[in-house]
Amino acid sequence: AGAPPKIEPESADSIASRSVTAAKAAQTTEFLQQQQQQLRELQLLNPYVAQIECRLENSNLWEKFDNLGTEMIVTRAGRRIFPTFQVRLSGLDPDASFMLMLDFAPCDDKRYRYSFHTSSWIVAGKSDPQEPGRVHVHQDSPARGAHWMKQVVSFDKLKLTNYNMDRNGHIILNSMHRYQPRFHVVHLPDKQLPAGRGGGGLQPPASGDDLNGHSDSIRTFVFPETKFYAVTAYQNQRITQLKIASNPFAKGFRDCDTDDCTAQLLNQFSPPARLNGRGPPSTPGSFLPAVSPGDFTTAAARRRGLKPAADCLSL
Amino acid sequence: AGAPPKIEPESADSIASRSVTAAKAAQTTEFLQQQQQQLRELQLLNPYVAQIECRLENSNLWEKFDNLGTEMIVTRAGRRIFPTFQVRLSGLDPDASFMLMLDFAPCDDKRYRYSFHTSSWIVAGKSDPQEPGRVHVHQDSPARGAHWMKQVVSFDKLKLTNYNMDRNGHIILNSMHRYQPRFHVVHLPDKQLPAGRGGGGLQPPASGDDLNGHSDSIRTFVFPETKFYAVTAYQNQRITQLKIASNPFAKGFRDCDTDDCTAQLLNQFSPPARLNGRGPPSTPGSFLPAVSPGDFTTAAARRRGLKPAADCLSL
DNA sequence: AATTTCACACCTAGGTGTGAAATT
DNA sequence: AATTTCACACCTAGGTGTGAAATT
Repeated sequence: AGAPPKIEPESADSIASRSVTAAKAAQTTEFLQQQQQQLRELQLLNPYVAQIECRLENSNLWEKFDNLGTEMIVTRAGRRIFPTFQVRLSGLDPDASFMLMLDFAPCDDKRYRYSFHTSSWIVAGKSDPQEPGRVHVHQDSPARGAHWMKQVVSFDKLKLTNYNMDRNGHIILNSMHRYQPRFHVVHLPDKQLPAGRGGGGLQPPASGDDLNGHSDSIRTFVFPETKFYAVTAYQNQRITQLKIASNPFAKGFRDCDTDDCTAQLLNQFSPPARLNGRGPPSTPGSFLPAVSPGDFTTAAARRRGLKPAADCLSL
Repeated sequence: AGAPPKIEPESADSIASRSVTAAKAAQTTEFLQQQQQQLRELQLLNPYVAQIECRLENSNLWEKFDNLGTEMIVTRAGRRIFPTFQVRLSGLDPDASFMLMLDFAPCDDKRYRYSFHTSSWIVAGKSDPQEPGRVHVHQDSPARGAHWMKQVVSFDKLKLTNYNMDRNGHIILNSMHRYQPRFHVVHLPDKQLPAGRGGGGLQPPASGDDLNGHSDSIRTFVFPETKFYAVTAYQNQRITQLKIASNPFAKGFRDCDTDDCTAQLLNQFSPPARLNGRGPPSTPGSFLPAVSPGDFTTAAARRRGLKPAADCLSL
């Protein structure tokens, strides 16, 4: 099993800068085209995975972080990621069985450092040697399509570590390197269906086009807004602020403790108006029914009977 | 699916009284005979379940409670049981797949009340109408034998409720009735192996001899020391004391907070000497694989490096 | 000088029995 | 009079960033 192949080595300029409008739009368009191309290819393949649709939950919050350059803490003991990686699936055969996995591909072969002078990440040389990446198998795997579709699938058990000798099955990453989470849906043929956890939570990486010889039954989803820098301590103070404002477990570090104030804090991290805010959205009812846990700007606002449009008022 | 069949309708006298020596011994013998008979029958059946061995974890603590007449709280929202039902399995085919379940059979068709005058449970009439019992499927099901054997299987997600309309999948019991937990191991044939949670956690009761027509692949284990009275509030004050002394979540109600003191408290609930302490048992290896009640006093004594007779020091 | 480690205060999430009040 | 309900204080278990100290 080799290292996960690199994916879309994106020009480094667009990330750290604050005014990302043009680059972001181009990036988004490019991404959509890639997705459609991928879908066309999939039509020729296993129908069990060709029709799968996958939405990133909480993409609102992910984008707030991505605009600043997301950082994730890695510790020796293992640290969860925030926001949590959560997806909503549809188009699975309810009776077929699937494994769901998450792994982390290096975005490039570079090492980074944070320039406090320019408040941005800059290349600091070649990447450290990369071990083959581990894959995190969702704890419900294997399960039927019906199970995966009935509610949001949350990878909240996943932990990152920088400890190369880790024996807890955590994902091992290099600090000061950049990674792209990848979500894999693997269809299991009925005949040789493994009954579950006999092999433990760890699996060989589903890198490339082979998993027990069933290359046609793997579907991979990549959400560019989930890219992040692995760090042992936060570099960008704005990232720290946004983590504190949005992660319930960091509530103790908030300056204000009311929901009101928290929402205001979060609003400060909304993307520029011209990207997402073109006036207030129609009605509260027009929001997606299932509100993601972490996305509590709108949740908090709704609880207090405010219009969701509050998101757009921010700078 | 009918209600679970009654099991060993035991004479009511032996339970609440403090001096249970004779009755207990008879009960134990009878139980062993039943187990051996059951085992003989199983030799003729599916080899996948015939060789399974199952030990009740924490039987030491279960017996302390059983000696007093175990009570379990039922609430509308659902309450965990304590001690937790945990087993250690061996003899499973590592590569075959199994579902593990727990259900609760009424011990009899009686309603009970607690006589504070005599400090014992007494019959208070016929049982209330019993709905067909629900079955709790362990959250890891289905999984391979290797998974189930690699560590203790704990049913700590299971909750009891007295709310007949419960929609949370909790086990519904009648307060002031007595129940016997039953542990089921179901071998799943490879061919029609379901992939997991598509059907949800709830299943029709595995009562009697049918589960999708595979009556020969179910093995049931019953540990008499896990019988209990369902209650909405504890009746026997000694039960309350033992819960507080042994359940970590009730630590706030302990009079003393040192480990030392807690151990002392627990020792007060050890069974009388004449029941278990007849000198040291021959060898640890001489025990039956499926553990019968009464043999863990020695286990506890062994852990502390004492002779089994040491338990006799308590009142 | 940059990066990593670690004990810590402060949270979330949820499992205890309590004892007064409500219900049967 | 017996049984059930419920808000509550007090725990366990574990997820946060902090900031001083250690390491590279």
